Amino acid sequence: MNAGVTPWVLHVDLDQFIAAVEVLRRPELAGLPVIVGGRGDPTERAVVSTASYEARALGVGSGMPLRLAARKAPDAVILPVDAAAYTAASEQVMEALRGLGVVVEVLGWDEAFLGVATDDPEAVAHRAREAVLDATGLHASVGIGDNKVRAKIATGFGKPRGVFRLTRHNWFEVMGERPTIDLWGVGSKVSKRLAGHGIATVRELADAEEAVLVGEFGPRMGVWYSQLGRGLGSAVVDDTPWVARGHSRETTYQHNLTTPEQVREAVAELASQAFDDTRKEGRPVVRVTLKVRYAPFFTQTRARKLAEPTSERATVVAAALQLAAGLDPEREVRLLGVRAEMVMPPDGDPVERTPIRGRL
DNA sequence: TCTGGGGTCCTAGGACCC
DNA sequence: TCTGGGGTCCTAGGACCC
Repeated sequence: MNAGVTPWVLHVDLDQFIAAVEVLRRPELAGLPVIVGGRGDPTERAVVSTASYEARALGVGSGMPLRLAARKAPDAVILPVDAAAYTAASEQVMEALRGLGVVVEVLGWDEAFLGVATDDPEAVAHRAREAVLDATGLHASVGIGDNKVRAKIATGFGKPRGVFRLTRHNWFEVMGERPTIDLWGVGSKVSKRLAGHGIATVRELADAEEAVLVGEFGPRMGVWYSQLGRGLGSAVVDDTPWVARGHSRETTYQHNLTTPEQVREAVAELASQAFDDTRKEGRPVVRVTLKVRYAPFFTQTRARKLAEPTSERATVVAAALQLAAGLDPEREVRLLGVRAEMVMPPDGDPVERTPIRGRL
């Protein structure tokens, strides 16, 4: 270890990952608007997973209903989601990054934090981009930060195929006048609640009284948002393998379910699938949650803790059916989901808890 | 335009106990 | 008659991320 070498956090993010993987195996699609979503059928209820830059230029974005995307980009190539292909490509990407001899914390299919001690983080960032490109043919952007929050946000300024550094030195210069929704972990609801307190920009959030934020959002989230405004956060990059806390299976029906019998059948099927997912982890189920979305758009969740952890399919399915028995038989069901939560591994939670949610 | 599917974590409020 | 204060556990629901 060289004395005086600085620790950095790098955030590597693949450019239009899913669309890029599809173009790799179909080179003739290069340069065309490509949309990946659902089963690739724009007449079905589904949303866009990723759009190529050419499709984005036509106004297509992630999360948009496929039907609408097809209308905006009538000449686009629409492909079904092929999760197995993206998982395989993702593993190649992460292997290439580990080959750099840095700590790699995987965030999802197309994202990772790198922990590295260096005096030239840009050089490492370019090496990371090249390593991924050489190994997979995929392009990435890299954010450099003095913590994870800043590294993550920096990546957006590097896209596409670029590198950007965001630290305590340029945080307010870069982010100060931007809206709070540009922060990682602030969405539309929270940004509106902040606006209700006269807080519209990142600088205003940084300057806000912590007590006001705690009053509005609670002891944990209030403190978290206050730190977020100042760009503060953990700089610990942890390569401990991710341990799932639970698994869920969810289906939006192309045609709403109208009878209790249809609902029971669907719940039993979903519960069985979620149970199978937990079996692969080898840990028992402690809690079952049923989620239902009635038409047109009303979501309800019901949960039940099991009397004791179970590895029996019949117990999990029975618990889900019991929850389903309380549903309104008069309303049409548009979506059902069953989640099975597992007990923590013997050593307890191995991963630092952070309000940034949604790790894969 | 009409809203997927897979995740995680936080908060409020009720029940219950001392 | 009105009703403490602290703690834990549990469920329902919300918010956000990829």
